[in-house]
Parts: sequence; C-alpha cells; structure tokens
Amino acid sequence: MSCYQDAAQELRQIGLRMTPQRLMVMEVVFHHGGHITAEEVHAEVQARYPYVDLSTVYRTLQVLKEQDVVAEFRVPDGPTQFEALLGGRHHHAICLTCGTILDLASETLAPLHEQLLVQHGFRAELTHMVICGTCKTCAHQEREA
Amino acid sequence: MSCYQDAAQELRQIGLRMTPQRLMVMEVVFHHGGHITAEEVHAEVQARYPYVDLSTVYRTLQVLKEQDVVAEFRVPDGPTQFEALLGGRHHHAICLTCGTILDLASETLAPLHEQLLVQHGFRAELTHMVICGTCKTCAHQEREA
DNA sequence: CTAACTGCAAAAGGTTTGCAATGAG
DNA sequence: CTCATTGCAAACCTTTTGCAGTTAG
Repeated sequence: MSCYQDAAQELRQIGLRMTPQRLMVMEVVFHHGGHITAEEVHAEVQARYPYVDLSTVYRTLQVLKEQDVVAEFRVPDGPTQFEALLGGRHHHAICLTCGTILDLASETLAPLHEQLLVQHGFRAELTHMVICGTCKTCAHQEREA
Repeated sequence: MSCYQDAAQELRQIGLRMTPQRLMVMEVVFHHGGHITAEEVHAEVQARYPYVDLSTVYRTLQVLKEQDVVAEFRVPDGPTQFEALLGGRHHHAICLTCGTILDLASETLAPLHEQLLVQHGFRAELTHMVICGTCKTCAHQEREA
C-alpha cells in the first residue's frame, strides 16, 4: 500500500523536504483513512515519536492542504477535520445522534454537480462534502420513543 | 417588514426576555439578510448603541441558534457565519476564488435527500449545506488564463 | 419580586508565529 | 553548504465563562 509514498515523492519534486515528522503525519492521515483532527494526528504521531510538536503537525497539514494532498473541512460545533485525498474521493454522512459515519460514493453527488453546473454555471468542488443527519438505526429508535 | 418581530414574539412566549440588546442583534441579522459574522453583528449593533458587549452578541446568537431563528455555518479558512432563517431555508454555493455566495433553493437538494433515504435509510438534515466550488465568472476567467 | 440577562474581565480553546538550532538535499 | 523545517514558547483570535449588578415580565 504505502499510498502516501507517492505523495511524498511529488512533494519532494517541488522542493519540499521530506522530514521524518512530515512522513509520520502523512502516514497517520493516510492510514487513518477517515476524518481526523490535528490533535488526533499529533497524538498518534507522538505515540511513536514523542518529540513532535503540535505546531509542526499544523504546519504540515497546512502544506499538505495547499498541495491538495489532504482536505480540510469543518462541522458546526466541532473541531476542524482533515482527510487524505486518496484517488477515489468520497463523501461522508454523519449521524448527529450516534456519530456513525457513512461513506458515500462520489457518484452519489454527481447529479447535484450536474444540476449546479447547468442551472448556475457553478462548478462545485464536491471533494469533501459532509452531510449531517440521522442514520437508519437512530431514526428507527426515535420513532419508537 | 420587521420580520424579526414574529420571532421575538415566539421567543417571549417560551420565557425568554426581549432586551434591547437582543432585539438589536435580531434586527441586524434579519435586516442584513445574508451571512454575517458575530464580529460584524457586534460592529453594526455598536454603531447605534455603543455599550453592547461582544459576549452578549455571542450569547444572543447562541440562543437564536437553539431556537432555530438563525443558522450557523462554517467555511474552511473563514470565520463562523450566522444567517437569519426566514421562512424558506436555502443553501449556499461559495466560490473559493472570489468569495461570492450563491443562494440555492432548498429544492435543489431534494433529490439528494431522497436518494440518501432510499439507498442508505439516512435522513439527511439538509438545512444548511455549504457547497464550495468555482462560480461562473471565475471559471470563465480561469479558462482564459 | 425574581430569575433572566448584561457588561466586564478573565479564561479557554484552537491555531499561528518568531526565533535560534537543526538537518535534508 | 544552504535554506527549508523543527521545537519551543509566546502570541493570537475567536468564543466561552464567572460574577456581581441590572432589568424585563
């Protein structure tokens, strides 16, 4: 796998230096797969290499974001989340009740993309949508209560 | 218009007190119409009544949010935005290049809502989606460059 | 009258920055 | 060797909170 190696290679080519810190941040974000906060990245990195500073994690995430290696997104009343942009991009549906995160194929939003383009000439960047709502299970439990 | 009067009435009925500060915050948010930050609300309120504290603005927006009188949403790399929820709710398409905000009718996302429900049993809370992308004008300029 | 609300000041996150030391290329 | 990057500590900015005084209902 080591899918982040490709990205590392790319970054090296534009003059960025691949330090152990950067590699570990990338590894954590890519391996984690899902959404992750800077704080969480920091914790995971520190677990293996204790003297990595939070500010370094932030700086690295910033760089990776600029290079479109990771995406940043925000949810109301929650911390900023980051996510690796591996080949196939997808979306998230988050249950506000239990926190379950559902992955949605990118095609799910294709009709919406088309619609915005046709109706408003707006080219939507639907790379990291977060849709909040209630999942099947919780919706069912609510109905009983 | 004074559309915020109805909301004020509602709030009074559930035991909340309508102080001058609250009325002014509501007036600013409703009159402004679009998205506005707490800081901006504070500035506008202060222009007419200098001794209103920022914390009061935050507290008021919090209350209004809880009562679904205003909505809160966040954009990457930007401050938290608030917006009055007058009658029909709608969505935003934000141009990442020039910052223009396009209002989308709530029906725009109806098919998506339907799809999520049918395919995943997920009841999406599509009350205030923020879609990032590139607007017509900027997309056009990019093509030329 | 009394509980909700306010202003003030201080605290609390989360994120950024200045700087001297370090180390990748 | 040189300049990007790091760790540290401190600054920053937005948002929240404790508290004593004020006020709407």
